[in-house]
Amino acid sequence: MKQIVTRFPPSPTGYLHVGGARTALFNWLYARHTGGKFVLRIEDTDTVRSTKESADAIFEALSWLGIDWDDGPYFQSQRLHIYQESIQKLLDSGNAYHCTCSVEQVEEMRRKAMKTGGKPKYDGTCRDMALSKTPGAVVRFRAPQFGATVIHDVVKGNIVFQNSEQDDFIIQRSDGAPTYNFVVVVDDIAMGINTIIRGDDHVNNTPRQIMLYLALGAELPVFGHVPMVLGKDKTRLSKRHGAMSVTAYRDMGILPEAMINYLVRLGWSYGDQEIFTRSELIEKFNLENMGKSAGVFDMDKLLALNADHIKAMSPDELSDHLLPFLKNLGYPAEKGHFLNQVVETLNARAKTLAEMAVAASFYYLDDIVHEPDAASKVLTPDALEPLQLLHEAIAALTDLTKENLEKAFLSVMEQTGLKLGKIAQPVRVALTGKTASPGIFEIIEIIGREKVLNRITRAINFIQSRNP
RNA sequence: GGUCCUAUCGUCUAGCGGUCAGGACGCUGGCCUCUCACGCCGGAAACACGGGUUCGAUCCCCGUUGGGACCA
Repeated sequence: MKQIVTRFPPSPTGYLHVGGARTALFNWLYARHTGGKFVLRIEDTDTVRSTKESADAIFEALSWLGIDWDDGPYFQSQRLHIYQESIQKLLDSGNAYHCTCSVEQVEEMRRKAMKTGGKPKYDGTCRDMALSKTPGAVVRFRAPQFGATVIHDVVKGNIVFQNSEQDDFIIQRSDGAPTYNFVVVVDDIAMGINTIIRGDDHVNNTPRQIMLYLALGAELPVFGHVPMVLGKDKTRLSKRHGAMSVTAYRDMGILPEAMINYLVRLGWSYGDQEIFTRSELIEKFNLENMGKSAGVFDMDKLLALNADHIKAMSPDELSDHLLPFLKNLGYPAEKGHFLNQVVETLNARAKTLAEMAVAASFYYLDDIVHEPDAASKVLTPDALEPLQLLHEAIAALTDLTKENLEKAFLSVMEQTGLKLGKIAQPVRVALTGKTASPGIFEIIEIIGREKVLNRITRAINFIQSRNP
């Protein structure tokens, strides 16, 4: 069996959106799964809309997702001569011809055809006139008029198109620019692409492309049209559906592992399995388990999956991902034992890295702020005695181990007759400023005696100043 | 308008003629508990409709309806 060669051909006219990322992912995974090759091609022939910034943004997004390529990136704008050759080849073989009909004339044909209930298409006026090249002439493909063209689609099955529906489409415009369907085919042939996985919005283009492969004497690739990703309102994903750029998800603290896991599972399944690591995806991905109908992008599920990946990731690796978010908040965080401990107390409590960084505030801020609600509810005169006793107890401990701390709390409970909850909450607010936090013993151990005592003192002073 | 694709809980999906129609997210009841989470146990929630084929259809075929896409 020959090597699988797939490709991803984005247009650099904006950022990489989730739909495109998913397509890239499928092609990449299939290539990796089969030990094949993955080619990146930038379709920048639309010079007015294409920008280098967009191309760079796409590279950036792909690399964040961990999608690498074996060949390319190729830029179509640098390959114009190749398309020229192929057009000449089709002209020479009689598969294409020059056409001098004006846009108005063609419009008129369409109108007429519509009126009589026919299909709006080019009527073939110049088809057999053997016109030579003249300024303003376009080149049309001589499409077969009878029979049918069928796509043997690996995800959708056979799709049949009657050739009578097709007209002699343009392959080169009057300004000399080759058209989309043509360029794609020429490039895919030239690059040896034998497996094309793309969105099913391309299904209707495919019969034309198949005709071109045939006319060019090339072997047909395997086609697989995957269903689209829709927004919550079940329409094609667009700006009004909120964050579409892949990097926007990175910036809100989604792990790349979670992103690819989510994107792949949206339209593909492997029994009941929901969570996949990158290597599991490579190992298990195939075209057989691809769904056939469009799927709705669900942020909640992405978030849940992200939480799962956060929990599953080693503290050390997770801290690499968290660090930029901590820095972004201005905290003096750095890799190491401390950060690993921080991460371990927070990884079961965060859906995103951004959320996690915010939750980590009290580890890095010296002057923690008591949230107003928390303070008025918990930092009351009742809390004075336990806080004072605890301050003494902790100061007296030789080591701040969990066991010692438990004993210290226990003795305060005995002295005051209060339950643990009544004591832990004031301490929690004293140490973190909030009523919700990781376990109190873990926090104390990580923050360290000096800071713990300072914060308890501050809380005591706070209560006293408020209740003179 | 034409062509093409598609249809299982609200959402992502498993199912590949006989299942109490399974899982996940979300929702929800409870347990655990120093708070919040996590975790664990339980619940509500789906085969779009109508015809066939068959002893038997969620599953195969044909329509209808709904959704999506492409072309203008």
